[in-house]
Amino acid sequence: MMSLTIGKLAAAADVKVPTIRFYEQIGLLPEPVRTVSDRRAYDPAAVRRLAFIKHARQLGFPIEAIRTLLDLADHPERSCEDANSLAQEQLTTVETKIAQLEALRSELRRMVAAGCQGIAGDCRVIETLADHGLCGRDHSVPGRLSS
Amino acid sequence: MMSLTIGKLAAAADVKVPTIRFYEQIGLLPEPVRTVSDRRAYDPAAVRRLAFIKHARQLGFPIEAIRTLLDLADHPERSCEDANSLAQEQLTTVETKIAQLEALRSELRRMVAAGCQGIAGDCRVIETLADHGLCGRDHSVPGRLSS
DNA sequence: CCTGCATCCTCTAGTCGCTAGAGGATCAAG
DNA sequence: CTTGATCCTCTAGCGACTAGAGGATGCAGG
Repeated sequence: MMSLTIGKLAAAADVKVPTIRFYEQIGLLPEPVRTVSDRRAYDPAAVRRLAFIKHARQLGFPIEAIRTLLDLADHPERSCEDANSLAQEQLTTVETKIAQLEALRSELRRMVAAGCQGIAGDCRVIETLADHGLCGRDHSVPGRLSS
Repeated sequence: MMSLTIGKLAAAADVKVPTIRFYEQIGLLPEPVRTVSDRRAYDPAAVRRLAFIKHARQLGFPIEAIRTLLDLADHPERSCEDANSLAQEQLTTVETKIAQLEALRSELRRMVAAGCQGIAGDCRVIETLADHGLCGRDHSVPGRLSS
């Protein structure tokens, strides 16, 4: 019965302690056994599950998608259709976001390049913000990438 | 005394009505005059101010930065140093984020390309998520772009 | 054995930038 | 005069945590 404290688990998966409690609360991680003094005692498998979650989060998958993905990982006999489509969806999301950010980047570059040293009244940054007509109109902020 | 209702203002700046009330609440927009029946009555200048805010938000500037930027726009005699550095900062943020997303994109592409038709047990998507060692280790999700 | 500090526990509230909805008043067109 | 759109305030919710209060426990050194 080699079990881990929440702190050890956190260190092992490089995740913060409160995050683990949070994942438990929302049902991504199962409730672990408790010691007599009510501390969480994890078995080593928890490290892999948590690492899975962490990796998926790093890739930007939303929690709900991760729930599905974990479920699939827990039931290897099911069809992996969902996993494929979630990955495809996430790829599309990321690609869209990159495109939008590239548009922002180019306008910001123009603003910064035109940067001024004087007073706000003559500032190109302020001016650009004040008049959208001054710039390529095709940017808009990406929706959040689930993070 | 050509004044606008909140709805007209919203339409004019292409922003939602509750968003305007929200901006007022946090002090980005000044409290407008009220009619006898307690409705907000905006003067046309409000459209420009709101458009300024909208544009800055589209570029990903956080509210606090916009506060500074608006302040500068209101006081054209001040130095625009802050505007320049905020823009530079924002550019850096966006560039960092693009780089991170590009790393995500390439891993997601690999996952999707290896996509499987079978059961979850053999699924490369699941497998990749389970074992971070299988992929280039250099991605991590961008912090939010104040979006 | 004792001290002291690290770690653990639960709970609540805060982050960011809105968005949604309840419950009600008012306006404008037909 | 009625109907439906718009307005008002207020509260709560989103996602994915993060921070902090206030207290209990565990562990290592002296």
